[in-house]
Amino acid sequence: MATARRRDAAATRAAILQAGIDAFTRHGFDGIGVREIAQAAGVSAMLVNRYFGNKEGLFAEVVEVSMTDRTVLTGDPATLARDIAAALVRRTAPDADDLSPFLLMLRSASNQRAAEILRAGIEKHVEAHVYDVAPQTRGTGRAALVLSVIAGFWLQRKVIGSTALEAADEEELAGTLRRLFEVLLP
Amino acid sequence: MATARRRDAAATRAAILQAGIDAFTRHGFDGIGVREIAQAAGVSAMLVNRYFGNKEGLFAEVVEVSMTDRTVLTGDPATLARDIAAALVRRTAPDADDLSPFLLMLRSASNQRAAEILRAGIEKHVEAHVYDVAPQTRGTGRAALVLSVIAGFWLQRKVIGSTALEAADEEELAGTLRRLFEVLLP
DNA sequence: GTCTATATAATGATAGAC
DNA sequence: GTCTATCATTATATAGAC
Repeated sequence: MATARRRDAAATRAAILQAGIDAFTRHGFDGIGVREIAQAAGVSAMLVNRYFGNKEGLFAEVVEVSMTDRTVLTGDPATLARDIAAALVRRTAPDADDLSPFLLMLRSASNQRAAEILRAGIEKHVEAHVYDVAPQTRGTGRAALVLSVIAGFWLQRKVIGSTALEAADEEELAGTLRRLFEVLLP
Repeated sequence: MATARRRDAAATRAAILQAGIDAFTRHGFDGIGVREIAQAAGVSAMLVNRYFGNKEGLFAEVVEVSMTDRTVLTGDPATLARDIAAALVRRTAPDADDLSPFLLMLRSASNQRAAEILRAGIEKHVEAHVYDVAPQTRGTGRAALVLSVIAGFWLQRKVIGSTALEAADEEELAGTLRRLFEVLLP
């Protein structure tokens, strides 16, 4: 980021972390190098290892920060299925440029070490949040299925770029997704 | 493969292609090198480029072959939702070692060029097959949603390795998935 | 038809200067 | 606290021998 001051450890660290969130979400763990992340943060590549140990350490912290931001799953039980469906359609719209933790997961899951870090982060933060807003899903596997549907839709619409989902009527899409979430969150 | 004869172009080509299917499905486009694929096929790395142009050319042919094999979506309209759910749970079981085209997609989608090849293959073969067995989904986006749910479930259970989905009761899982597909394939 | 050897470029990580 | 310079490794792709 632009505001990284020289000789300010905290600001430099924060700039690298933010650049890491952006880069890993857009390109995946294997799709970006530490040099490019450092350049985006306005520092030399060496400082990535200085502050985060190595590339994997930076990724772990990126996952931790990204997964704690909550924007898709809202808290009103009465309208939960509809709200999730609406947010999902909106945030995956063709012109949306959204740095979602689901994108971070989808684009880094092919790397085995990254997948393990992601699994831990998802279970600790995202899945746990589903249990908070929908306690009835505990022990049923349905919370994990909610995340499966969200991830699968994000994959097809924004990573693969399905033309059927780009062309589909957004209201009809949201309506169908709502019915899926109503099955999972009764 | 072991049966690649020396000085047999067709057999060598086939051996490389099969090794490519295996390697790209297990490790993704960025997670494997042409050296390793050639070694698994019992030939030198040079022959990959000789027969397929380059790594991307081999990947394109791997996608083409993988996507034409049909094993998840069966053809009986009356039991379609139930059959897809059952096959999905069975083929993603913790001890299953399944070289699914969905795994190929999930592990290679982070690469932009691979994603474009995958999108074309999915729309040409897999999505088209959904239209064959469920013509009523045409133009609704629901065929693409079926693929989203399948891909999302495969991701969480076999790529990420969700402990909730590994521990979940398989009959309950199949039942819930069946209800999802019944929403999408009425 | 297939090989070995190599060109070229990029990667993650480290050493040591300032 | 941050840099430049560099190491060791790996990648794809190609040249030329047999």
